[in-house]
Amino acid sequence: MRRNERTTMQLTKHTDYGIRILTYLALLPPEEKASIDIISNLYDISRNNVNKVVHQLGKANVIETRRGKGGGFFLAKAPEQINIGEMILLLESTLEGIDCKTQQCLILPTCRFKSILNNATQAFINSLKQYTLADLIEEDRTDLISLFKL
Amino acid sequence: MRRNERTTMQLTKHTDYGIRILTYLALLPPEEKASIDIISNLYDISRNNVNKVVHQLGKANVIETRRGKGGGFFLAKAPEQINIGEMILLLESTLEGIDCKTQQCLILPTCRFKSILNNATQAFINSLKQYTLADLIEEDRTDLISLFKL
DNA sequence: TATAAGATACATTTGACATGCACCTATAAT
DNA sequence: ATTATAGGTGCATGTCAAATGTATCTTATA
Repeated sequence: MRRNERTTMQLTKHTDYGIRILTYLALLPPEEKASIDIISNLYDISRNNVNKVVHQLGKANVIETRRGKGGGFFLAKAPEQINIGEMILLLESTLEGIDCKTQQCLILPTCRFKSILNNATQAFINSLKQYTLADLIEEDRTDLISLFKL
Repeated sequence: MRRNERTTMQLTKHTDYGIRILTYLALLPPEEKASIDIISNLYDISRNNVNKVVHQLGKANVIETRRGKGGGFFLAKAPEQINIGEMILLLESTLEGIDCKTQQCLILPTCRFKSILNNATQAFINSLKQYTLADLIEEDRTDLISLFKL
């Protein structure tokens, strides 16, 4: 087991997993379904973590999930309709660059840093909003299909 | 003692402290010096944490530090010359939005997400680079001076 | 030479994220 | 109907970088 090197200003693994799962689903042949176990093995992510992501994407209607035997899940819309910036907003629990509430700060009433930071975060999101899931797969379609053994 | 609510995609407290310390120094009358103890009390930050930030800013020649009795520190250049984006780059240990090395990822060779994310991080930094330390203080100069009891 | 200020080193605590484990519920195939 | 299989749900535990604590060293000046 490798070390966990999570740091601040980094997306959570949950978000990372989400993008990877969507990438797989974007290449899945039409009418086919993926399952939590398949993806868990494919990417070597614990079943539980895949479960959480799939559940969240399902509730947000990004994917369609089916319970029971023969069930599974698949994209609920075309890759071109799935925006990366919006997926990050969905999957990431917080994008607030600084927490001014927990420990009260002396200069809070006159602080301009917070708004400057919010501008920067918005620029971050706007940059991601330029891309859709289709952009993640279009150039290496065949390579990816082969990696996924599809 | 309050809870620590650090999350991902959030600047470290170290960086937060750095910006706050610079804000104070920007309002300090010319020829005067600040000390670690004064700032530690003012913002209610442990002496050790202030120490770390001051040391780092000193090594980077953003502030000038003086040891010994009657010592202290002060800005090494005008607030207009101190860029916020550069300070974030200096203080924040990493701005890498995702770690693709620790746990090797199946689709790494053909992954476009990393570069899309790097673009977004660059947009974040570019946004911050529009501002200098002077922008943080200019509008509320008198209020801040009064809060700092200068 | 005593005092005050930053520099340096290392130990300990904390808490969000990450992961593990068990069981529940729904659905299709038999 | 029954069984197998798929996702849904809840809670317990582990992990590790950040945050904080404690102590001592070094430098400079009054």
